[in-house]
Amino acid sequence: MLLTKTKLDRDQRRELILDVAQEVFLEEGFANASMSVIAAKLGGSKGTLYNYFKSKEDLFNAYVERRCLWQDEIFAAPIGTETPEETLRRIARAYLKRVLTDFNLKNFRLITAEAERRPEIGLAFYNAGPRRGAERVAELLSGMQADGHLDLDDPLDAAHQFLGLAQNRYFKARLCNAIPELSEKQIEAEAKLAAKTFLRAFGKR
Amino acid sequence: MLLTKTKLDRDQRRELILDVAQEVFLEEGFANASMSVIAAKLGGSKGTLYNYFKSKEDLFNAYVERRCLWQDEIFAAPIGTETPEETLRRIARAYLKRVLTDFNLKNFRLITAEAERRPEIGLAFYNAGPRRGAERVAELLSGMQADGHLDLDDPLDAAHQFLGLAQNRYFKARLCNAIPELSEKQIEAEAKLAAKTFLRAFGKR
DNA sequence: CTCTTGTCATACCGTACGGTACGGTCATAT
DNA sequence: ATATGACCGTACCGTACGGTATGACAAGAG
Repeated sequence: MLLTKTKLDRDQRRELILDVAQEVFLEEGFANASMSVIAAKLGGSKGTLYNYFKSKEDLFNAYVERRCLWQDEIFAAPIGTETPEETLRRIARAYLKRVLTDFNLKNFRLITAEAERRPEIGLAFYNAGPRRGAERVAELLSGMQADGHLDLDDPLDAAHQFLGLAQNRYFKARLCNAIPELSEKQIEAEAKLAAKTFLRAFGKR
Repeated sequence: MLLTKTKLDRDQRRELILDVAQEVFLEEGFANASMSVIAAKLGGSKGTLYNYFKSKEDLFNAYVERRCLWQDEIFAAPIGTETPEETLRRIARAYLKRVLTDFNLKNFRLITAEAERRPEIGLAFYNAGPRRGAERVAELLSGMQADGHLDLDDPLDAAHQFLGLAQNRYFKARLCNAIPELSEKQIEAEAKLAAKTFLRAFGKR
């Protein structure tokens, strides 16, 4: 059958285009990214590119949409044998490891820069990313509270505060490109510090 | 005298150009800002503009330099009659009020977006801004500890954590343009929450 | 075989930009 | 009065971009 065959190829190629577009957008920013070089990197022609996406904005929207589907489990539930401190450290470590990545920061700069002119893009990203993340952490903290390990007023408030404790020192610095990617040791130290302070405030004594 | 007169005018005009350039850069971003519209907004000509700054990059560098000189006293020292909680709330309130401003966020997006390609810009900004701010807070916390109000391991760690507690929930959201400017009430609530948690962790009992 | 469909390559259009050049104007210093 | 120097307005250059059009080629369908 022709229809199904070409249909399949079309979706595959679309993904491939988005892969290349992502690369270029992250490296150059939206304004500086060029449809011509995207087509060239594809090994294809601009005609084909415009066959799949009707404009540069359209392509960028598709990129953002795909990026916002990202939702995986950095925040795994606590394991039975873990102490509360271990659980918090593990969460903070996984979170920092993800969020301070070069890739993640490039994406973040790209989105925020474009959110200036197009708030709906920033909103979609925020809801799928930071907002969802904080809610997930709140769920975990709720569980820990139910187990009698924590003494929280409001789990969501506490989740935001915990993430703030964990990331504040390095997130801005990394966003400003003022420091290179962190070592495992640095991440571990920061995660430890965040967990310690959080438990000093909210741990059941 | 001709020399001093023209010299004075030159500095004034330079500042005026930078004012206009700032406006355009913040509104359009570096890539989208146009030297022609800057000249037009000046009421002057491109020739004059290029008489003062030899290129768009040069103009942008001058803008960043001027912005990075920013250093004032959001973080005033504690007043004699204040309780520790009041001091912390006042600091957090002043900090949030400044950092969550539309203006500040536009500047932040602009700098970080450009820091991608030119790390020295991001570094200069980070050192003059977030870094310096955290150090200032650390000094204040040190003073409070000397007065017997706090029990800290490391004042700088604590300062980063305190600022993290205060800003994490709203900073990213504002950066993504996902929420509008905060009301006084919201800022007050967040400052209160941060101070409360901080004292739960580090307050002398 | 022919016809269709999607792709490639390339040339092209209009536009906008950064930056330069030039001629005219106006105020001031001598 | 005249010369100097800064400014304005505008036209211009080269370049690069987003986007379109065209023609050729390859592969699968009838």
